[in-house]
Amino acid sequence: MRFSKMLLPTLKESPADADVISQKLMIRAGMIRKVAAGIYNLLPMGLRVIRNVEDIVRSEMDNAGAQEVQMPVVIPAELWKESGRWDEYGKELLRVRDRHDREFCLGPTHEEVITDMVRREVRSYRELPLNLYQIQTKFRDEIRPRFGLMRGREFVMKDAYSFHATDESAELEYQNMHRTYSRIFERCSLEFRAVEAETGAIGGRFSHEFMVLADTGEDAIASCSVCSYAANVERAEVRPSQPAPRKEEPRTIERVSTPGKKTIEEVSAFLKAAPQKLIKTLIYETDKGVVAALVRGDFDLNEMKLKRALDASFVRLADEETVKKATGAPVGFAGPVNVKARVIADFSVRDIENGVTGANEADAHIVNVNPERDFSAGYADIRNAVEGDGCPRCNGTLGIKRGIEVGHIFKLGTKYSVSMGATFLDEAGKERPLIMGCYGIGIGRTAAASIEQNHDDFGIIWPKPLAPFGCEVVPVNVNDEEVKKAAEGLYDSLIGMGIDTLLDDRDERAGVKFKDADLIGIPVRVTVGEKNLKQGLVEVKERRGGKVSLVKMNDTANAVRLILSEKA
RNA sequence: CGGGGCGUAGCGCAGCCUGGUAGCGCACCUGCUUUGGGAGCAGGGUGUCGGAGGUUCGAAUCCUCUCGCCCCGACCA
Repeated sequence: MRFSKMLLPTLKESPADADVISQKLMIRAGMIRKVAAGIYNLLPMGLRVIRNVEDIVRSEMDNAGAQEVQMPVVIPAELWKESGRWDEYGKELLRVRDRHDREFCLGPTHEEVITDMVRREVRSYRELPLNLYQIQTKFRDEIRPRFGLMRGREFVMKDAYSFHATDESAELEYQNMHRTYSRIFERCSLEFRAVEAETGAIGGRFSHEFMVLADTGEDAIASCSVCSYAANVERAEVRPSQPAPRKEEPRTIERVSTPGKKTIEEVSAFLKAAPQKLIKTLIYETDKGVVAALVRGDFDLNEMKLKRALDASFVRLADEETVKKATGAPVGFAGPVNVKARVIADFSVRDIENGVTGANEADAHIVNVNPERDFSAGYADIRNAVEGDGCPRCNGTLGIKRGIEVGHIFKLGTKYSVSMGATFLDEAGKERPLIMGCYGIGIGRTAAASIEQNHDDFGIIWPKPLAPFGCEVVPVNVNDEEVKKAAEGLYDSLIGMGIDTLLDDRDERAGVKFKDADLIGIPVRVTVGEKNLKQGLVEVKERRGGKVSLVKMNDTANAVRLILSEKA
C-alpha cells in the first residue's frame, strides 16, 4: 500500500474528548473516527488490525472444533419474550419497530437466536455436542459509552454457543474453550490472566473472564502471589483471619453525642478513632427480610457476597423509612446493638475490640463495643478483597491489579433451553433440555487492549500478529530519483515475499514521515536515504526496542522477513 | 437517571463577565527557499459562533427553550 493513496489521516493533536491512551492513539493514527457517542467508523488502518484479531480468533475457534455461522443483527421480539429477557434486559436493549409496527431489537447478544436455530434442527444426542460461533456486530445502548472501542455501544464480538447432552460434555467444552482463549490471547501477544468471575445478567453457574492487565482497565482483579488463584474483586474470596488474642481490656460500653456525623470519615475524625475501629452498619432489604450487614470501617461491603451468604434472590440498600423502622434513627446512625434486624457480619468485624458503631439514635454513636459481648451476629465473607488479603486457596497474599475484560466464558446450563423448549432425545429416547455454554470475545476491545499494553510516548508499538502492516518503507526524499527508485524496488520485493508493506511515498520532510511511522507503530521501518544508499545500504529499524542496523540493499527483504519471524 | 461542564474554521482553543468589523495555533491551498526527527518566508479564510425563539438600533456575547457531546456516580461484556 502506498501512503499517498491510503486514507490515513494522522493527527498531531488528540481530540479533547479522548481519555484513554488507546483511544487517543487510534484516533491520531487514523484508525477510527467517531460517528456518534459510542459508535465509530473504522478507517482502513483500523480495519486491518481488527481483521488480524478476527483471523486469529477464527483460526483458533475452527481448530477447537467450532463452526462459524452468522446470525442477524435485527431480532424479532418474540424470541426475547420467550426467554423472558425482553422484560428483564432493560434499556440497554435497543428496541425498534418495523413498518408493520412489529417489535424487534438490535442484538446485544445471541442466546435466543442460536437456541432457536438449534432447537429447530437438532433432535438427537447423536448430533451433539455442537459449538457454533459468529463474529458479528452487536449493539448495547450503554448508559455511558466511553474509552473508544473499549466501551462502545456498537461493537464487534465473537460469540460462541455450545450444546451438550451431558454435564460432562459441557464441562469438557468449557475446558476446551478455556485453552482456546488462552491460545488466542497468547497469539495476540497480550499479557493476560484468566480469572473467576461473576456471571451477571446472562445467567449461569460460574464463569471465567480473560483480563488483559492494564492500569486503565475498568475491572479490578485479585490474584495470589503464590498460587494460580485469580478472580474479579467482585468475586474474590478473602481468607478469614485467624482469631487474634485480645490486645485490649474490654471497656464499658458508652454512648457519645456525634451531632451530624454520619460517614465513617466524619465519625472517625470527630472521635479520633481509626476507621479500623469502626463497625460500618448497612441496612439491607432482602427477600429474607431486613438485614443489618456489618463490615470494618475501612472495608467495602460486597453485595454479591452478601446475597450469596444470605442465599437471597435480591438484596437492596434499604430506603430511609426502612432504616428508621429497623434502627429508630435516621440514616447514618445504625449499629448492631439492639437493632431490629437479622445481623450478619464480615469476618473482619470479629476482631474489633472496643469498637465504635451507631447508637440507633439520631446524632449518637456508642464506643467500646465488643462483638459477642454486646451483640451477636452470623459471620461470613461479605466484603471486597483488598491488597494484602489472604489467598483463599493457599497461604499467599492477594494483590490487586487492573484489567480489561477481553473474553468471558460461561456455563449456561439449561436456562435458555428450558425457557425456549430446546430439547433432544437421549439414548433412552427421553426428551431432555440441551445443556449450553457461552463464550465471548470483544474484538475491538482486544485491539484497544493491545495498544494499552504496547505503546510509548511516540505512538503505538504493534505486536507483529496484530500489526496493520509488517513493514514500512520510508524514502527520505522522493524527489531524489535514486532514493525513490531504491525504495520502490524494496517495496516490490517485500510485497513479492508476501510481506504486507506500506510505502511512505509522500513528498514530505523526513521528520514528518518518521513521526508518523512511530505513531502508527508498524514493527519494522526501512529508511532509504541518500548517504547510505551511495554505499548500497539502507537502515532497518525495529519499532519495539528501537534497534537500528545498516543492511545491504539486496539483503534487506530477507532481513525484514527474519525480524518479522521473531516473536512479539 | 443524579451531579458538573462544553458546543466558535478540519483539529486544539481564545473572545462571552462589561452587546458594536469573528480571532489565535496547527492543518489546508499558491509561490520561493529548505530536505534524516512534526521547516522558513510571503500570500490565501475555508465559519448558518450547535439549533429555535426572545430582549435590543445592534447578539457569539444577555434571557428562554431545545439538540448534541464530555466528565464524575449508579449500571454493564
